[in-house]
Amino acid sequence: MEELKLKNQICFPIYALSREITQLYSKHLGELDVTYPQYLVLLVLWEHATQTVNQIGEKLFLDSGTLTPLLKRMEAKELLTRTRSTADERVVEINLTEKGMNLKHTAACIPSQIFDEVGITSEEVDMLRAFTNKLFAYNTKK
Amino acid sequence: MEELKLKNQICFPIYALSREITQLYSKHLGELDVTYPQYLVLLVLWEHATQTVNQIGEKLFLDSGTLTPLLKRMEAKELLTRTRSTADERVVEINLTEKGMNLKHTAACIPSQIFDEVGITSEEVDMLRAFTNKLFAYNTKK
DNA sequence: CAAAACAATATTGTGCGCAATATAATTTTA
DNA sequence: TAAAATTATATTGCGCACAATATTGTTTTG
Repeated sequence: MEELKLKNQICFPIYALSREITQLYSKHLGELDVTYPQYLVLLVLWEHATQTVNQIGEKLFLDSGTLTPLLKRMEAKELLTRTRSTADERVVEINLTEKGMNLKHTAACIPSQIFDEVGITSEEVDMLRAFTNKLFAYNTKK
Repeated sequence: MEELKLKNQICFPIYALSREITQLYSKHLGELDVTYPQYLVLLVLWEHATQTVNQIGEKLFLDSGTLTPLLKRMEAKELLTRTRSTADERVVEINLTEKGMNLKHTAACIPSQIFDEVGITSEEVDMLRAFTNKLFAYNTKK
């Protein structure tokens, strides 16, 4: 059964590569004292001042089961604040602290460093993003 | 800082896609009662009769911290056996049980089912394969 | 307006993933 | 050949992921 051989798997390389990338980033993120998923949350918050847990989850495709404890760890590191909205008390608003905002300067060079190291073309990035969108579109409707 | 915007991230789509794949596979693997990482171990063992923990780890890029408990769970499900080698007592040899081998027939159709469902074209498979080979070749050498 | 439906976040439980360390067996080497 | 180095697996501890469920607050509806 040729289709079950590991070398013919198309999804396994993505799975393995994803973990390699997380490790690659971890080396660079060590000095910021954040993990890769925490770094992704910082990316969202550097771009959008105030975000609810839901809004972060939609952008990163993560649910509250992952985000709630992750955000609490970032709050403990004083990178962000978690505040119940007064307008709607179901909502928790996430805001960066001064410390969290300042990490942006240190982090700015990381993507280009990794981009250079790995050497991906913009065509490959576009292809990958289109492919990701296709899978997500399928999965959210079913 | 344009390079820190989420939409310009290179590695985030790979990270998101990897999780997406695991979820897609999970739906199909439910009837086999195995997880995606456990399915990858099955792929290795369907292809290579007897494997040590090390050999599986080299093929899947996983270490004993991940594999030992995972293999114990698969042993508990009676999919495989874990036996200390008599020749070298440091080594644990993994062998499929009859039950583990028989899952191959049920699993054979899964990859093509997923491609069909999501509507992945052969062009996309080729692009994706070229892309992952490129990045993975880079990442494993350094 | 009270009950039902809905929405946002939290909690629980399970299974990875991996760094760091431990343990035990084997091989190398002084 | 005894000590040192190496190898193979196991253990520990922490941080995701995610399904399932609970909790609390808001909106809808009969």
